[in-house]
Amino acid sequence: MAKGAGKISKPVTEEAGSPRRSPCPVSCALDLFGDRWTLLIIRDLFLGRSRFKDFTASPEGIPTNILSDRLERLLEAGIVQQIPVADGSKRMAYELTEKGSDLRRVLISMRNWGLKWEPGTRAGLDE
Amino acid sequence: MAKGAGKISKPVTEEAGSPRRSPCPVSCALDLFGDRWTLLIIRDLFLGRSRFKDFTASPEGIPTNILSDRLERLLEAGIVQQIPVADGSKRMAYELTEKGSDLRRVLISMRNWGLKWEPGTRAGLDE
DNA sequence: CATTTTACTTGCAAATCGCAAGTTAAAAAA
DNA sequence: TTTTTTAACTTGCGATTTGCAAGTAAAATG
Repeated sequence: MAKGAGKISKPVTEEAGSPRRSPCPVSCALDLFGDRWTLLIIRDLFLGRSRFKDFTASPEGIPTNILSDRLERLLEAGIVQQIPVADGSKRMAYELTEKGSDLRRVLISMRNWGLKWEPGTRAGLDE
Repeated sequence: MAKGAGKISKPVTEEAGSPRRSPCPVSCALDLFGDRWTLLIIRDLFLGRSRFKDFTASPEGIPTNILSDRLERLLEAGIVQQIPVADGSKRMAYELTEKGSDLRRVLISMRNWGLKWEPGTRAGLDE
């Protein structure tokens, strides 16, 4: 794992099965993507970006160690998966799993809220 | 401001008007509540909790210094406001503004996602 | 007035962040 | 095939943030 990148935070228990703060689906979701960067990676995936470099090119400028850590975490959570960029290539592209694609509603509601309440914001993601 | 609690993170510029990483409504929203605790406070507000002590009583166990910091930040963002708990009382209750109430869709989509994909989670928030 | 409750603040060690630089393997070019 | 470039990370490290525990002061209660 990427050193110096760190987890989002430490859940209460570390044993397999329940590293959760509570059984609340919201807190559980936040344990997975409750930080400033993870949903931006997922946004980028919805926008068609798929390579490590694509994510670093986004305007928010995610540091590469954070990106490494978050991608690893998303893979572990089954929200993204990897496939070869071309047939037989060793280079991998990231893409959303069904679990990840199901975050569309979350992204869209956040986008809509931001567009309504934060002046000067502009959308990139379509319905 | 609560010392030792800290901001969620430092945006690029600190001058009034644009402490944003990008004009993306999602990244802008994450600048306001992209952390592990803020949306849990908002969830609690939707659930009818309104006092400092109520928030600390939630099962996730938010530390009081973090709670202070997040409430201050939410007030500053116009997502929550304060009113006296009783007429003439000095004690204040927190409640969602219209801007805050508009986060209902975000909370609900996160809840639905969690319920669908994270086994063992249970809902508390109604539609 | 004494006690309890509420709403915080403070201190501090540990964890995380984010910048900059370094590394390595794969791909492309020559 | 050798060289060059690009992609995808990793590492180091200072600064910031987190979270636990303890302390405090004002308000409410008895």
